[in-house]
Amino acid sequence: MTTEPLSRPRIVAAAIDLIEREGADAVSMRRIAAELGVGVMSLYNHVPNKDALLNGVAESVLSGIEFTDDPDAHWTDRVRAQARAFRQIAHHHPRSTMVVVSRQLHSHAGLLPVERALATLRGAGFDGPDAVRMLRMFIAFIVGSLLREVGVTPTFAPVHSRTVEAAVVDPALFPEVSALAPLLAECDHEAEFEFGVELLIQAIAVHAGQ
Amino acid sequence: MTTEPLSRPRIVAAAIDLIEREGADAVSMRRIAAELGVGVMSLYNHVPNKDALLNGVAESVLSGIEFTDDPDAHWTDRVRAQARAFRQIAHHHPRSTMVVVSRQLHSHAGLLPVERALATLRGAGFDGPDAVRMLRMFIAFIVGSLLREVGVTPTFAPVHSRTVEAAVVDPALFPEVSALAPLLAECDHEAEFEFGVELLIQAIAVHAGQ
DNA sequence: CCCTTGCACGTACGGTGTACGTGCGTCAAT
DNA sequence: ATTGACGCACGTACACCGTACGTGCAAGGG
Repeated sequence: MTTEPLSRPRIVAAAIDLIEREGADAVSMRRIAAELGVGVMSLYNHVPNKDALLNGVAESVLSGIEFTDDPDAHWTDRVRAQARAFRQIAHHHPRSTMVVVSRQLHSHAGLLPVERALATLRGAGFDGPDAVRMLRMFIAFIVGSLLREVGVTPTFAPVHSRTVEAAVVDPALFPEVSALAPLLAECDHEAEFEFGVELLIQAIAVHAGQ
Repeated sequence: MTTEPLSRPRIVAAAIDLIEREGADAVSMRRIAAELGVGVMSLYNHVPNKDALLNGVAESVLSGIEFTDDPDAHWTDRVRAQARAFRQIAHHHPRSTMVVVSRQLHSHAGLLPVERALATLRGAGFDGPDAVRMLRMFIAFIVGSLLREVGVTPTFAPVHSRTVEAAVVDPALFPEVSALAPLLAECDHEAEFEFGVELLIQAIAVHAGQ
């Protein structure tokens, strides 16, 4: 058993690990302490409280995404790349996603994606107010998409229907839903995301100087 | 003191009231019981557990929104109207919004909006797969927008800056963010929402038969 | 009449975040 | 070398949480 000296990064890492293994509800100071083989109150020597710890989790996850931005590429490609980079969160840290998006970070890790996105949009020819508008539009879409992908928001699949029991929806009351039930039941998150990003890029392109 | 006989609707109503007054974190079975002037365990005669109670909250809020749908109107107007109807949640029950969007309801209240949206999109000429895609796109945007509006997701305002202290962002590290700080600090949620809805409608219109 | 049923209620258990006090190891100043 | 301060791991304690379980009372049907 390595007796490495307990530090904020180690605590945050343990928290992320625990969240990914057992979900955000499993996180408690006692549980994390046990995971680290340490007394509960020892954590408070490195982290002021649980809320700050979760901020650390969000920051750590966010700074772990690969944000390779090529300033010479066409702005549409840069937007695509940045949107996809954000979606990495849902892939690499699915159960932490809600923690990440529900916390406002004023740190380097939190501001960097915003800075890049604004730079890209300004480079595309948008003025300040338009750039902010477009950014907010993208953020709303991305947040909504990620929350669906990681399951905090519904997919409208009729839950996990074993075999072909399908939905129990009344075709008389909900004709469209029951007719489209097979389509609603499955959701290719990557395809949906890509489709949305393309749609948005195409839509805002007409607003720019083209 | 009215000794009205304690029922599931009364409990749900008390929960919603409490959430709106003090936030979702303030909700506990004990607190709700106290609010109703009743013993804690009495609640369990009408509600199986807290989770089911929150489902009741979501359902109640959702069924409270006014879904006036005019089947004769142009589909773009119907989409607009439905999007706005959904946004009523953020207005009428802001603190309950997260509870509503984070729960999948297979009840009448939960399926009705989906049914209407699909009917509208099918009426606009989309085939099944496209209708589902467009619906998911809209839902992602709306969920993201509402969560920003009710404050669970960040606005990127540099928090509540008293007076003119503005942001503490380093202009050298984040030139765009600091230059656009005044724009990022304020967010007209209604305007942003309307802008997004128009953009989406316009974007998907080119996909339909026009 | 009795007896079932419904429901309000109290108690109790295992969990939570964290305030506070205690003791030990290391390092600086005397 | 002695002493003092300080950092940090830890245990105890408190208030609160969800809820399993048992008890008692009032109403209604046989």
